[in-house]
Amino acid sequence: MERVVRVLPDVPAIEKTFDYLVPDSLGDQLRFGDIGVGTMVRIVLHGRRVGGWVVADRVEPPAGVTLRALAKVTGRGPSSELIELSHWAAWRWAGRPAHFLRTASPPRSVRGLPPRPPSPSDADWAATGIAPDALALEALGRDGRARGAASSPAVIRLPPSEDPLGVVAAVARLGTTLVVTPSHAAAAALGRGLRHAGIATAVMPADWPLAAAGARVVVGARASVWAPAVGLSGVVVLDEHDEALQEESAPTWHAREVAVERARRAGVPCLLVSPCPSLEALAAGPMLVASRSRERAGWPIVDVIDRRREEPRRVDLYAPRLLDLIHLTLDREAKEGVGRVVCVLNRKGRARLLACGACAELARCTACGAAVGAVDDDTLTCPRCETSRPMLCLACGSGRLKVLRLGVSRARDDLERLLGVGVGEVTGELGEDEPLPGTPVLVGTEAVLHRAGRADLVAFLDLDAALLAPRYRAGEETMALLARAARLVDGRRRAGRLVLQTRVPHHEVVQAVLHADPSRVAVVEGATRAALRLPPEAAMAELSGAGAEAYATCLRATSSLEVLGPVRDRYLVRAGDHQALCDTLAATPRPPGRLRVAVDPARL
DNA sequence: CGGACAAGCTGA
DNA sequence: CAGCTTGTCCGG
Repeated sequence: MERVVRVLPDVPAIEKTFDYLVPDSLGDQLRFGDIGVGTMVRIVLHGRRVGGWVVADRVEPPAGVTLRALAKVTGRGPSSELIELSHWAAWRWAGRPAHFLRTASPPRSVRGLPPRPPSPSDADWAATGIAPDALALEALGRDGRARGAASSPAVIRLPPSEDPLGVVAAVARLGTTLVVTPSHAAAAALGRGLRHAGIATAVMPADWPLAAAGARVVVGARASVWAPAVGLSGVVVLDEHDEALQEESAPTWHAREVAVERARRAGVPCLLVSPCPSLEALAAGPMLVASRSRERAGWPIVDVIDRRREEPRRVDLYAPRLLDLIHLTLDREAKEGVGRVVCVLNRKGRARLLACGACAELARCTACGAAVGAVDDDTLTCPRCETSRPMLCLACGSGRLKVLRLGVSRARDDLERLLGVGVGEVTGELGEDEPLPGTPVLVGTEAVLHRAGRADLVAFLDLDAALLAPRYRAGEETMALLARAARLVDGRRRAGRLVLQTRVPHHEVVQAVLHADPSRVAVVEGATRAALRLPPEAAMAELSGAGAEAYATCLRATSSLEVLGPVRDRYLVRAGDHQALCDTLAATPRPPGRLRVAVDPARL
């Protein structure tokens, strides 16, 4: 009886599996004993050589088909648990299993594994000097199970300036731990810390073989939630609120949700850690919070500059009190030798909104009608369609345009003039490997919060642009931004400051940061979402692309789901929960033509 | 996905 | 009716 394996091709559009013979000889490639569920192979399908994953071993092929032999055995791939998880994720985000299996596969073919590293003993843990975090220990309970319902995650609200190493250590003492962070940089930093302490740590994706061999901790960015883990005994998601944990292109999967499901299937605890837990996390499991004093210590001193009294039409971005605070900080820096001031303004270019000085007409794009901005002193460019034109008023021809809302470049020029010290500009256009300006003061878009390692003062010049952005998650997104800034200034101990210039000083996000109490955002946001039936109160999907109309029509005709739209050629599908939403999406055949289905769209 | 093949359209 | 386009099906 010849051995037959079932293979899922690595072709996004094919969900079907095909059976292949394991040939008598594959040269000096993997031994036959190494072939099994998860092995990556190459197959000839319809005359084409494509990759694939063995999804079942020693199968009975259907009668009446002539089998071909495997063309090649490539190496190790995702385990059977991850193959099953990929099917769940395909259902959950209306995608294909092959998409997730690619993410779960090693970046290069893996023929052999390094030796399994030894497990750390109690003495080894003592020698690391890492104190396991008390909140995490409480969440894990005495038996190492997450608190609350056996299969639900625990949420840990960890103040922004605190190192998550203690939380990771608390879980990793119990066994193999998978840690997911929003960025590679955060994962690399954590990996360094653990390795320095002598804990065998695989930093993904490069250390895929080490993770497969049995590293004690496997850490990486979002994709590492699909990493191999031998004898998994706990999963930790750090900064679970961070939107970088969600894939932007369809399928729009979220590492937090995959982590929760992976832990549930494995029957192991899952900790969702964040200074400002998302409503999704709060809905998923019980939350543990630090003492009031510990949480207050972890957030910086906050100065709220109420700009309501000032002339609303003033273009001036810098309140006198902000300039005073910057001067104070720079003076202290001069004494202590180190330090930095960071100003955040989420508008690129010189000016993002201009009006004619003669007739007051707003400067808009000739092609799409959007408000156009100034990149330099004589060109207007549309941020939506990138059409450019000279800086002239379309209504009266005047060349005298005045700035209603200025951007980072002008903000930098102005601040340098006002302070009389060097001010550098940092936007997303500054390359990853380009150095930061060496000036004591930086002005930048949100990118400056990612790039500046630390600061003594972070000022949000126009917090209202973020707070009042027309997006349903604007409040949570702004809270996340402030938590990031809080990390830069490193809590109350170093007397770091956060300065918020706003015309809505009583906004729950401002109050939450001011009082180091993120619950204030969750309470208000939760009520709003419930009232408007927005996630996590409901499960939603966004349909776009040429096939969206046909698909929406079909959903309206054949399902009981609520289908809203179209608004700008996009439809929204809403259901009471993901079970109903995803079951219906899976059961509804897709029309021909391009169709993007974004389950849990990040922005509405 | 991409090749195979069938059904439909056009021009002589 | 050849020659081409467009659409649907299927792969082991």
